[in-house]
Amino acid sequence: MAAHTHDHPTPGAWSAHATEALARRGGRRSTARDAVLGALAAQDCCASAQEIHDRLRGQGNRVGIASVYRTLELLHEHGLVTRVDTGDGVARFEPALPGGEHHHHAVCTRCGSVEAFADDALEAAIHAIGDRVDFEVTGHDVALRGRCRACRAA
Amino acid sequence: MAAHTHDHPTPGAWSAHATEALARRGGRRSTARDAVLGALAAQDCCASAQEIHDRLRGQGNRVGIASVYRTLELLHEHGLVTRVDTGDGVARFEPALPGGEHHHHAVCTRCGSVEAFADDALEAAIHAIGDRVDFEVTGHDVALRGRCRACRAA
DNA sequence: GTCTAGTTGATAATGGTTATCATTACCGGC
DNA sequence: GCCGGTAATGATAACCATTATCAACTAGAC
Repeated sequence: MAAHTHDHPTPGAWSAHATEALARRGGRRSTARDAVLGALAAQDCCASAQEIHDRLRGQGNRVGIASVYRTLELLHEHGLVTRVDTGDGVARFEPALPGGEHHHHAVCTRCGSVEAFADDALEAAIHAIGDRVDFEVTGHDVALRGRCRACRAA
Repeated sequence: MAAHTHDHPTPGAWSAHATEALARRGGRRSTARDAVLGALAAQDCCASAQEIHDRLRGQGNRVGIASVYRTLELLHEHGLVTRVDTGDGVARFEPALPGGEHHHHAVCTRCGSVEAFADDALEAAIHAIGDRVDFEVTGHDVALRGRCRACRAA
């Protein structure tokens, strides 16, 4: 499939996978971490630490911003979350599925909105590069820049 | 060609192109701007504003850091420079050739080093996406993540 | 030479992210 | 069920790249 509306990963599946991975790592369970996990599982696409924090506070959760950052870092270290940099100076994060399925992002240079897309041919091309470069490729990012539908109309 | 050592664009060619583009835009000539242009033309791959500033100061040039940022912004607005975000919170810049030829970057997750690579198949795949998405694509970025040769050996 | 407005550069302000540290609370052992 | 140790928390200070401010400077037109 190419460039369609991206399917959101089943929230429960990722949540369970992430919780299990953290348990395997050792360490304690905490409410702050659970809250961030829940917020991540519930989101459609990438979200910044501040956005996650605001959302949690909005629903009455008194999580500290530091714990949001710490949890995101922890998840990122374990490959449970994908970091997305759109170039505006804020890091965004989204759940990373265990199977490796993922999408990329189209960033509007006018309004800053982010849309997801996936493309098999692109993945194939990137995979082929890995076999030729003198570099051990473990991951990749693709960002398209341009105008979203709304900004083209405006 | 794919994944070879990237050829550095002839420094003089880009420099002339950029100078001419800025002249066409109007405005004054300035020593600070010329200095940043010179530094950009001389660099092999992307460099941060701070790096450019340090290099200029190192060779006795009393350019203010603000002017470096201003010049980079100006060049970026005119498409004369490409902005590269490696995810470490610092923006890097490199000359953008008028023809549109460009390369992408492989970022080492261990030491942070950046290498350039180019791949025609990748470009073709990205171009094909543009025809299918409901998004007016004007540019794109690709970043590979992994281990560079040196860090694999270490 | 003079005038004017684009540029400069030192510095303050901004804002996302990270470090600090006293307090809290999870969890195994008793 | 209670303790003790320690991982984790959260408020806040520190950090640092970037941006805004503004008086001084200067390129270029007349």
